[in-house]
Amino acid sequence: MNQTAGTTRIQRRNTAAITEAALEVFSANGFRGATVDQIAKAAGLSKPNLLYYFPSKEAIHQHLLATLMDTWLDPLREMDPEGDPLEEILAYIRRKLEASRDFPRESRLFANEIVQGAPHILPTLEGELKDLVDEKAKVLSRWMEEGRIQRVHPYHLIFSIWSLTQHYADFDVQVRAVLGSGDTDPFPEAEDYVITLFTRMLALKP
Amino acid sequence: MNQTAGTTRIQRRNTAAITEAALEVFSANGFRGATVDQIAKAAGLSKPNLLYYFPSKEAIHQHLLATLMDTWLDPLREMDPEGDPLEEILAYIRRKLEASRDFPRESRLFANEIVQGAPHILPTLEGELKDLVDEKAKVLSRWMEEGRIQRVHPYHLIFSIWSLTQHYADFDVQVRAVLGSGDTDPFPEAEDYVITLFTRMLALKP
DNA sequence: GTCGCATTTGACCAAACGGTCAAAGTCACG
DNA sequence: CGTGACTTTGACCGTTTGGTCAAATGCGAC
Repeated sequence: MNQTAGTTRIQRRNTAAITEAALEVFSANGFRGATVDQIAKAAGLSKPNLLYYFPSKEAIHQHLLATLMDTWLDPLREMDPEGDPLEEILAYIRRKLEASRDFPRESRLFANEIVQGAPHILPTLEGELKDLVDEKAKVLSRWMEEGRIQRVHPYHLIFSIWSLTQHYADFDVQVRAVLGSGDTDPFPEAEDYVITLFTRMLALKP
Repeated sequence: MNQTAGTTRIQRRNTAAITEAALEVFSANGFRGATVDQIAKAAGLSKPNLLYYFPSKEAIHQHLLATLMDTWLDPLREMDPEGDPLEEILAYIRRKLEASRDFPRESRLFANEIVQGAPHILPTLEGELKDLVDEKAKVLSRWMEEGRIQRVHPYHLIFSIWSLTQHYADFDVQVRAVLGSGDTDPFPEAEDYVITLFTRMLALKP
């Protein structure tokens, strides 16, 4: 019934269970691949009961994407224009890598959405996301002009951070298949590697 | 009826039309999101006629993945153990970037498959793909031991090449949304950036 | 031209799907 | 403990989907 966080105890519990279950199912199967029954079962509810809290499958998906967008952008928002350039960039990378490790389902949900042409969130990409990136790209450009990091294309710098960090969440299966040994955690190695990569690219060599 | 390339003229024409149409539809909508009717229509056939050539939707998908896997691995196969290390690696990166530009649908098809846990091609990843990467990682390691490029984790080096190059195919919508101006081709800039990135990481600084 | 085989099609089916609805059950609160 | 609002459910509906089938059509070799 109520799209936002419920006001009663039961509403809160059930909307939470639904969003959790929907995240699980959508991220593993994509929007079309997920069924309302599947989500309802995972949430411990009957299908009509689930549809009592959200008007449609589409609405659950939209709600998830909208909620997650902030989680997704926050690490970049935290990059401080007044901090030390290289430190700020490396800290941003570490935050993104943490996000990939701790919220892989969220990452895969976005990946699914974008790979298929972002049918549900294109406006957000062209609005909120673009605005934030424009702002931070200016900061990066300034740091480069001030000679505090090496000069590279600021937008592609951000793209490369996204692609490298999210790869370990989105393509997790492939990474583990290639590394063998499904038990070993690839993230510590990944962090070393990625930090080295960006340090060598951006640090000044006098 | 016949999964492999048909033997008659009509068989060849129709199987080709089906695989082309299926690539288009599967890459844009994912496996579950694609419908047989959609593929049939895109191929200019009726649904029963399409199912005369392939026994099921699943079979078309499998056939596509199997065919594309080679296209996907060839750029890495071409990396020559006897060539100049940095040149070979940069040439590999250029080939992968070309592949992302020229075959974005193939890239998205794989991305869809892997993000959702690689349900259809996990064995191939653990077999053929892992074997090839193991072999090439040894070459990279040798180059590093010989002091001809800088020392980094060879597997993550390969992962980073994959993630950076495929990002421009798989997340094309996002890249264009952030850059604005849907008309400009981001690939020339991307190539400059990525080549710079890996050169600075790998080249020796005496 | 005609015969055998390949190809194509309209009609059809069962299952799965997203969603509705009226009725039943449950909770909070005076 | 009763009442009104909130919650839950089984039965149901129309549509979409993957796939089947028998019949019709087209094609090429003789």
